[in-house]
Amino acid sequence: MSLASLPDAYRQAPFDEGCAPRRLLRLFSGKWVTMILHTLHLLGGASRPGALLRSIPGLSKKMMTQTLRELEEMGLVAREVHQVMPPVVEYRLTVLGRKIIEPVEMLYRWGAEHAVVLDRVDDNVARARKGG
Amino acid sequence: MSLASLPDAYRQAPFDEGCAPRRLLRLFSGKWVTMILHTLHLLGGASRPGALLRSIPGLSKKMMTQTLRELEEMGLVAREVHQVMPPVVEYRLTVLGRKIIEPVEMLYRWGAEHAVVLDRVDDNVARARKGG
DNA sequence: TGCCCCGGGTACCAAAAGGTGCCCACAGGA
DNA sequence: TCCTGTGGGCACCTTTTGGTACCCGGGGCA
Repeated sequence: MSLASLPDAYRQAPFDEGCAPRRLLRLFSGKWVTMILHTLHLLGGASRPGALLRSIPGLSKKMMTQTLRELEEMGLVAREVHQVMPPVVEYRLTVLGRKIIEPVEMLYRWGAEHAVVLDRVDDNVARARKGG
Repeated sequence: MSLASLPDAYRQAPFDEGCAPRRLLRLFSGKWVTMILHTLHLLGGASRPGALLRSIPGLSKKMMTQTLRELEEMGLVAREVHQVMPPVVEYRLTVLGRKIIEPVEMLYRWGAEHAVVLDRVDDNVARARKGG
């Protein structure tokens, strides 16, 4: 089968750097990006850094802050500082962030529903490394 | 909102390393993994390395081979060597591979349909870096 | 006064990922 | 004979990524 016989959207779409799907993948490639977006979403769209940190085992303070800064720069997350004493900080998904949540949730849902598939993948790797 | 008020699948699902969604994400985190799976799928489920290489601009021979080896180890792709002269090699998606294609296609489709959203993200980043 | 919480920042380091360049054998065409 | 293309391997280097450890100021608490 050649590329020429495929529908238009397929023929052009994923075949250069800078196309939409590859940009989306790059966005999600950070180790904690989707975790944080997803958790923020689960927690109702907003939450305080402390709560976020405790919700994601393995996430370090540094990586959380760093990832949140990047998400802020992309306009996916907004940082609100409530001027009380002591200062309360809250991160919430922006409108754009709530859009990006869609593919994140798709992925998480698929993953949760097809854990068996992933188990099989891991089994294959384990057997390949042992057996040869 | 607290975690306790959420449905079960959500409360436990993505909150530890090794849960299904995070494993799926790790699988997709390689720069060329989804590109190769997707292209293999578009090309009809199988193709020769040369064709694959030419279909994905920016992909180097080394990275292609390396990624294909990993996919083979995971049992997502099968390598067939036709014993003719010169040897013809073909990679095709396995049954497991055709399962994993599902979330890949979801992502690619969403990306293609929501390019505007990704444009906005890039704009935000550009403006953030300029303005300050 | 010491201690822990909060939210955050920074310096430094280790590991992983990715990319380039060069190598192999074999075959066909000029 | 040289150059092309096929399918692949390996050495090396750079960049990116992620993680640890330590720092700040402020407040509550014993």
